[in-house]
Amino acid sequence: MKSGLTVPDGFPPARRPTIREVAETAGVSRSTASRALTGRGYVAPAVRDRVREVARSLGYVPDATARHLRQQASQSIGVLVSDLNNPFYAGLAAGISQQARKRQYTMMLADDGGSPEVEAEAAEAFVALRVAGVIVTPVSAQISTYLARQRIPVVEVDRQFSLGACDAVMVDNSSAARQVTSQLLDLGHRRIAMVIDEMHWTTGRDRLAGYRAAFAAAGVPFDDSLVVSAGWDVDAARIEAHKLLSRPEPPTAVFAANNVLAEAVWRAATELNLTIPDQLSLVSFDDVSWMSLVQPGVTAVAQDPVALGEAAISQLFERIQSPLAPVRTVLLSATVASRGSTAPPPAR
Amino acid sequence: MKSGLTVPDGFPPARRPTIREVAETAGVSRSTASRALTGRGYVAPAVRDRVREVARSLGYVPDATARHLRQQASQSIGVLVSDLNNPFYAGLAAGISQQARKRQYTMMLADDGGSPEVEAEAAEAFVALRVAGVIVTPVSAQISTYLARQRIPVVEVDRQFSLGACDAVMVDNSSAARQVTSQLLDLGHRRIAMVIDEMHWTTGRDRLAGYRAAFAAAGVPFDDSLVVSAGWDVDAARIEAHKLLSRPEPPTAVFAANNVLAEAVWRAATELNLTIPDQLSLVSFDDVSWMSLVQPGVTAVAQDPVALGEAAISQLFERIQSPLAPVRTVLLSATVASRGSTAPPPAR
DNA sequence: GCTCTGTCTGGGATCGATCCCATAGACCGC
DNA sequence: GCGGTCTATGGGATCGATCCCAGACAGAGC
Repeated sequence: MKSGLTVPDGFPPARRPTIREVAETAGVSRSTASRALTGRGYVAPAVRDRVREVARSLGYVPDATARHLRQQASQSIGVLVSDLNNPFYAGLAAGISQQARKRQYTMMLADDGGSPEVEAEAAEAFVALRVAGVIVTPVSAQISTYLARQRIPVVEVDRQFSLGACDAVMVDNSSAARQVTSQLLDLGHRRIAMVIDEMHWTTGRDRLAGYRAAFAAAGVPFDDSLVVSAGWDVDAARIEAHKLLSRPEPPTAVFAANNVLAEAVWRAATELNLTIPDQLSLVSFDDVSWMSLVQPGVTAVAQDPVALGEAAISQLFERIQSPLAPVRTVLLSATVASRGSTAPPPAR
Repeated sequence: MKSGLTVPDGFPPARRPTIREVAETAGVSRSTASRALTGRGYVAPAVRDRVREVARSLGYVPDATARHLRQQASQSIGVLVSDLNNPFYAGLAAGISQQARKRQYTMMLADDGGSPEVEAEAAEAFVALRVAGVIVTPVSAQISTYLARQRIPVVEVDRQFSLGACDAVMVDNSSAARQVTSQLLDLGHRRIAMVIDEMHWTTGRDRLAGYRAAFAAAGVPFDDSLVVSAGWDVDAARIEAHKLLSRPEPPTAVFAANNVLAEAVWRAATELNLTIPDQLSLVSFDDVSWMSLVQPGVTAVAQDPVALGEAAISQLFERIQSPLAPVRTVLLSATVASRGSTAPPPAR
């Protein structure tokens, strides 16, 4: 059980050792000590080893703050997501964290809870900390503009506010949505509702567009009253879904635009004793773990949040390397995980 | 739609403005500019307003790096969890993030994936960044010792490695485990298995102890072969659970020591077509959202990870304020969310 | 008029690490 | 013997913000 932690010999010092103390103890100048520790510039091998040994024995850890101030370049990135309690954002953060670690970067994480004000605060904190770059699931157009003006590289993930102004990484929302909707149409459904949170961001807009495109391609007339805005949290959405499913002429299938909405629809269906898939078919965007736990499993568009996070961070590092390269939007494809939640519509 | 982001007038400057530029533009010295912006020390009101206006118009954001170097105190805390993809840890991070934001602190987040080596790396990064304090779900005893020796306040959450050496915040694992186990015993179960990941950390040890205590209190003999070590990931655990449930004399109830293991048991039961609760009763530690989505819902010990995170951070700030106060272990109580996954054992 | 107090401002040192530059010695070739 | 190259080291400036301290000035009190 070897740990990489260098524990200083003896009792802890009252003050943390600085490079000056390392240098004095080793009998060299600060410059030489710095060269010995960073490995940049000439140092006699014997001196290098002696300095490193002294540093180890003192438990010296260089002050990243001071280093960054001098070098005008930090080794941390800022990450801003909307809700860590949502497995999608948590997975995103997990993927980013993994890759950042591999590149010896640390991650500042903030959760804006969907609020533009909090997002703005976090952005300013990132600027103050002079992070090397920021990855954000934006809730306003301002943030990317602001960070860009501060000359901080930004990558928008999951949704895109600054089209063409900064890099972005997303899944192909439109074609994935079209694909699952087509499956429902092929099964014979005609009254397919879409439960959605918002329609102005790229996520909502494109998923809605894909859904409509499927209707158009199938030559099926489209009923606007079946597109339901259901808000942000599970409870509010559950109530909306409940209303939807209790209509005199209810939908025979529901496409939920994300995992929170899918949960809401699922709960509403349970409340109403609707059996899935016999009385109601359900498909969802976002494949999260409960969808394969329930009976029947929920057919879902599986976008891999970890992969999305990884793609975002590699895009960010490319941007840091070449700030002037043309702006890029990366579209990952999403697969459909087919499970048991769909069936032909009930005969009337 | 007002955003708090101060966007500099005109085109972005080639270099980020410093306090020196703010001072020169406002026609004052750096000292005065600093006083005007921080609000510490004498400044004529007219001057203060002029300086602030100039700072705003230049889009000046003070360099936290430089400030912290000078003040020898940072406004960030380090948070180290085991797996962001696990809703428990994600919730913990969410709670901490919320509270940190309220106190104007930023959060450095790292995910060690359960590895002591990665944990050690992250600890060193936190020291290098001179964070004000660290909250950790530890995977080794070294980390708290190391950070303490570096004079960085630490709070251990969820489990405790450095008993009495540093603050800790946990739920009362033992009595919660005892409580759910007693419920199963009261229903008439005798062959109650416990599926667990490890038994050396406080979490595993105490939950196991609670389980045993319930047997002792009920005067029911205890069968060691029903305590199953099932490893860390869902798949490995599912296989172990499958074996357990396929034994010639299978348990009539299972107590899963955490949400991952509960998921594994649930999946194994599904594979074996065991109906819950008629053929098998299931209870779990950790109440995560899928447990109320499946049919029947899973009875679970509900520890609120967000509350746990909040308690940890307030403990951390108290520690930062009074470094010499006696070490404290905070025990939060956990409630049992009773759902439909338990019933009397099947008649033989 | 002189001191004293309170208001207000600027100069310079400081935090810790890095890095440019000067310098010194060794060694080589001509 | 001398210039040139290479190795190795230390001095001092630097990054950006803060803060101690000295000092200027105004107004009050004697």
